[in-house]
Amino acid sequence: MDVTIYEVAKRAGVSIATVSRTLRGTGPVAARTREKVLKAVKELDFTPSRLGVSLAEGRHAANGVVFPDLAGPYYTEVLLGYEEVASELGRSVVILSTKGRSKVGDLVKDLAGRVDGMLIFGHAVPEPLVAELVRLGVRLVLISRDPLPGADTLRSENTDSARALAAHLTGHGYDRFAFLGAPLTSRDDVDERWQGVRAVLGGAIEAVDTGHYTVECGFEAARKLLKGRGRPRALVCSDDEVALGALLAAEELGLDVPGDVAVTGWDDIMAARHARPALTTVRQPMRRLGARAARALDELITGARDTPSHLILTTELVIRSSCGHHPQEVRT
Amino acid sequence: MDVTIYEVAKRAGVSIATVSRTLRGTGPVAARTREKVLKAVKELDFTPSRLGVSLAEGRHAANGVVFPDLAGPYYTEVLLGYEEVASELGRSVVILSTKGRSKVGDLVKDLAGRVDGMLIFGHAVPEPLVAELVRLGVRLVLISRDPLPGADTLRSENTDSARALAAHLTGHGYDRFAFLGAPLTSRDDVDERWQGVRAVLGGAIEAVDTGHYTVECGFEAARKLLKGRGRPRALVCSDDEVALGALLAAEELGLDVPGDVAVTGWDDIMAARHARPALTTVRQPMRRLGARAARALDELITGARDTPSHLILTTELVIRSSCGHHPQEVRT
DNA sequence: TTGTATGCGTTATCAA
DNA sequence: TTGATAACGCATACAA
Repeated sequence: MDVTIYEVAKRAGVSIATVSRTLRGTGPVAARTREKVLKAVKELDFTPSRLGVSLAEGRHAANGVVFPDLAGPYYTEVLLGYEEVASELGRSVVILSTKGRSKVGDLVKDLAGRVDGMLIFGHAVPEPLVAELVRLGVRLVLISRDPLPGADTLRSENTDSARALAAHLTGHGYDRFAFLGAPLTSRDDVDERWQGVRAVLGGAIEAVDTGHYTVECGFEAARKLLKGRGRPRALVCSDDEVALGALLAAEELGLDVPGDVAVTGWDDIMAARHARPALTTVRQPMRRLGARAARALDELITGARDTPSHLILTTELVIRSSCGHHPQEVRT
Repeated sequence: MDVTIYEVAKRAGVSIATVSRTLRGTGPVAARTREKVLKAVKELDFTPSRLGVSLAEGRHAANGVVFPDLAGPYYTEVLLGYEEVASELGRSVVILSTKGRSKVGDLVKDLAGRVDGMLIFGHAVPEPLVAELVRLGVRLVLISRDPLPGADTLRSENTDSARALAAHLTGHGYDRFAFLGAPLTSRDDVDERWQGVRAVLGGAIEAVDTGHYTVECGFEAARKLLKGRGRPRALVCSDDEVALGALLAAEELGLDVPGDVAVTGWDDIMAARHARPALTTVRQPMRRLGARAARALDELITGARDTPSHLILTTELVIRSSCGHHPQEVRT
């Protein structure tokens, strides 16, 4: 890890330019010369310094990714798709978690100095910082954020899926609903889901804030809601983890799901399939989100595309047993 | 992102050395000079190039991490603990997934050129490659691998926990057992668990290979096992995901858990608590594993320690309802 | 076909 | 207290 191109050149009896050309195939090299060089390279076990290469090339060959937290399967899956494609494209992936960090701005800017572009999840970083990054010319792909000049955006569809979900629930004959996990900000994923169900259910659904999108918060909120009088007939949860918490609350209160109260989630994480009853949810194409982000970033970096792209991937309604009884049930 | 130290120096009317000293506090600078420099830095929005700094400093200020796949909560949690501490120590984290990759050797060696040291999970990379990395002088922390000269190793305790788990199961009065998820290699985590339960259960337990450690594989293996005559009274699974698959198989066969067959897992992933029945398992301190790995690596890199460390973290037996009936049940 | 020399953006040594 | 200047390791015009 510390033999340089100079040592190789000396050993092969050539100049460093020739060594470089040989290794990169970037210019003519006589067959005999190439032999000598490769021999020296082998003998010295030479690997070009990434730092040297990057400095000379003026690129890092690395992508960044910024997420709030990696807890929960959603971010993990997206990250996996991202890393896979980035690796295919010859780029490393540098990660940064912002959850509970004090100087997010500094961290993100430091990251920007290490990569050729980065993927930023939802609200992992505050709005002004995103704007500053755009101003600095950082190549950016934003997931689950509204279109922004100077950056690509990418998300999966929310509103229509939420409508479809709501329609399915009304099909079960339910009348009173609650939406668990109020939107963090207007115009985020959860807000779109809320708007979607609301368009169908109107005044029959109320929004309930859970604080965070976790099992615990879902549990607390659902317990309070289900203990009160006039409890809702169905709980539409902003994501699967909140829904899992709701299932636990129902169980603790001795309520049958879906007999006494129906529950739905969002994302289709692994635990959704293994919950009892199995969770009806909306499946996001998480890996594909990540993969697409990596390709979009590559286009931005290589200059293959200069106009921002704003993509929306489709989702899939996954009906299981937590939302109500179905004639012939299918295990998904 | 492309203003250099030269432009700052020119604007402030000083030399680049003075700019560097001012910014790093690495030498005396007159108060008045410092003012001028900082002013220029602010006006130009100068940030030192990471590449330049790294090249001059001779370090990347970055850690690598190599895992087989990020699917499942285990790797994610460890990674999170790792990234958190690395960030505290001022180091970025570069990730590499080896699952399904063809040229793992090249990828890992490329990674080695981007970082000051790396964490490698279990069998994410083949033995000879690890040896080569050691030979190349790469600072290494290995998780769940046997001690090796020239690298730190780190794992959580397996054998004793497995014994305790087995003892608990015998306490339920069970007589015939199966271990689902045969060890991949001798001397890995799963093998230690196997040895542990075997030490207690002796010939009463048989090992069953599941191929991979996934829900699907656990499901298939358990179904075959539970359908046959003389089915085991308890399934000890190598990890929680296999156990979740076993639960599904039991349900499909109309078997009651734990009434007809008991099931246990390992790791205590989120889904374990939400499975029905809730899964008895052994909790690994996943975040702490990652955090410890980051600190160990830092010690290796800074030279604070030169003798390899081999650490084993303790686990916790988590008794829930899938292993049998308990007098006063506690929801964990 | 090969070599020389310069640039990439810092840090740090040594003089002044 | 400050400034030249030599690394750091490579890529690549430009010459030869």
